[in-house]
Amino acid sequence: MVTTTSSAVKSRPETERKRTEILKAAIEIFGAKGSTNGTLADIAEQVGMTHAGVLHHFGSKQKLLLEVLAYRDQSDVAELAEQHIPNGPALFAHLVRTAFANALRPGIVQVYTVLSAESVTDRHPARSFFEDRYTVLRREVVAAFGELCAQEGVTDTDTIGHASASILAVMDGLQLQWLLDPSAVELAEASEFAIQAIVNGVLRPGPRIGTYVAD
Amino acid sequence: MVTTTSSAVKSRPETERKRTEILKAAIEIFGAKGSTNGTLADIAEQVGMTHAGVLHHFGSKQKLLLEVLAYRDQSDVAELAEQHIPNGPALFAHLVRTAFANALRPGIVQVYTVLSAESVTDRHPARSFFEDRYTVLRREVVAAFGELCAQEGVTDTDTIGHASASILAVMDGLQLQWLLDPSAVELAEASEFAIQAIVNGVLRPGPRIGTYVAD
DNA sequence: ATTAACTTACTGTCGAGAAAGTAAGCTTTG
DNA sequence: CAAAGCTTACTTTCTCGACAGTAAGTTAAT
Repeated sequence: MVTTTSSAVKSRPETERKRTEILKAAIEIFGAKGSTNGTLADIAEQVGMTHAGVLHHFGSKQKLLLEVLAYRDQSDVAELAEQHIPNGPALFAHLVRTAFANALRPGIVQVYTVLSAESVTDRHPARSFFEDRYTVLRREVVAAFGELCAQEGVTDTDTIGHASASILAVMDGLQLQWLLDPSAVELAEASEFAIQAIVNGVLRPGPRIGTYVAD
Repeated sequence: MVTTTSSAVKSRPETERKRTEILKAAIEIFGAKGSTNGTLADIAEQVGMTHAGVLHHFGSKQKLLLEVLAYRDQSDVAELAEQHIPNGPALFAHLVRTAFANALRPGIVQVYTVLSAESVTDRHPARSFFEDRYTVLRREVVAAFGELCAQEGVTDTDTIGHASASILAVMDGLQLQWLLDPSAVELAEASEFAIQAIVNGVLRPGPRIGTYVAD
């Protein structure tokens, strides 16, 4: 019943290589044009075949799209020894490192940004992918905060929830601004600052905003 | 030679009303399907005419799209007395209020989220709209920080830059997560927390992240 | 000789925009 | 004030171009 994500019974190694080549091309095209505007023919052209050839490998555009997303995620943790995002407070450091890595690969950042936003539209094929993704990521950040807060004697589950979502949110939001104008935003440094500020906001809550307003 | 953005020499008041009706329908459709997938026919149907009727009013799909964005922005400050975003530290309070307002209008939030991300793609008609928008908003937030920091005796222009981008970023990022799963994220409360944390991060910088990591 | 990896050729669908027509309203002039 | 002439607000209909997916044939490796 497993839908053979990849590398299952693919006899020819040449085939597997071609598939990855197509996936990489798809990342580029979907990144440049979005999944709606990027066409199978665009992708096919980049790997030197016809759009029917691409369909031969992936069955449909939708299946290709989902494989692209899975591939991207997997390549995200590929360099890590454990093949999985770190647990505990080290996660925050990992997120910062990710931001630094992302500043060097605008292509991948762009697919992700474009597709995640596209996915909120009606019945988008990648919708549940992103829903699940954020659910999982938030849970991991919440867990990291759990450990950290135990160390520091803070227990405000509401705040932890807000902070967890916020950390993922700043990273995404900064990516958008950076893609629009890379010279205006320092993706890595700004992410680092924001993550730090949010973590500190949980551990050592400061004054409310109104405090600073004159009137 | 001026392309009469709106309400210029539009003799008939009925006409102006129909235009706004179309704009509102377009917000709904573009929000639900994105600007690429939402069709003129969809929009036309919602106001009871044909797609050609819509073109009669707006000339092309692209022009309609740009007018939708302008309309949305203008309606954002419509309630404010001065018809402009507040200056100085009051801006932070305004942003929090905006987040609370947004939690009640998912439709508008969705158009904005979908279109802003779509706009980073090649030669998207709304690209410069969003580029300009973020440039302006960042400048306003930087200015607000300027005043605030003068009060509190902080002067780190780099940090201020990062914080300004980050505040806009969290707001956007939280919207995305909230659109994907409204029950998982408290848009308003999380935004308030994050903005607060970032402002405090500028005024009272805390320890770096590494501090908390065990190893 | 069979299967994988394609290609070519075709189908169906859909969407933007142009063209041309129509019905109603305004405006000008005597 | 009324008819001619013009403008606005559409509709119907058509064209043109994309694009996803399918089917059937071709080549080459095992």
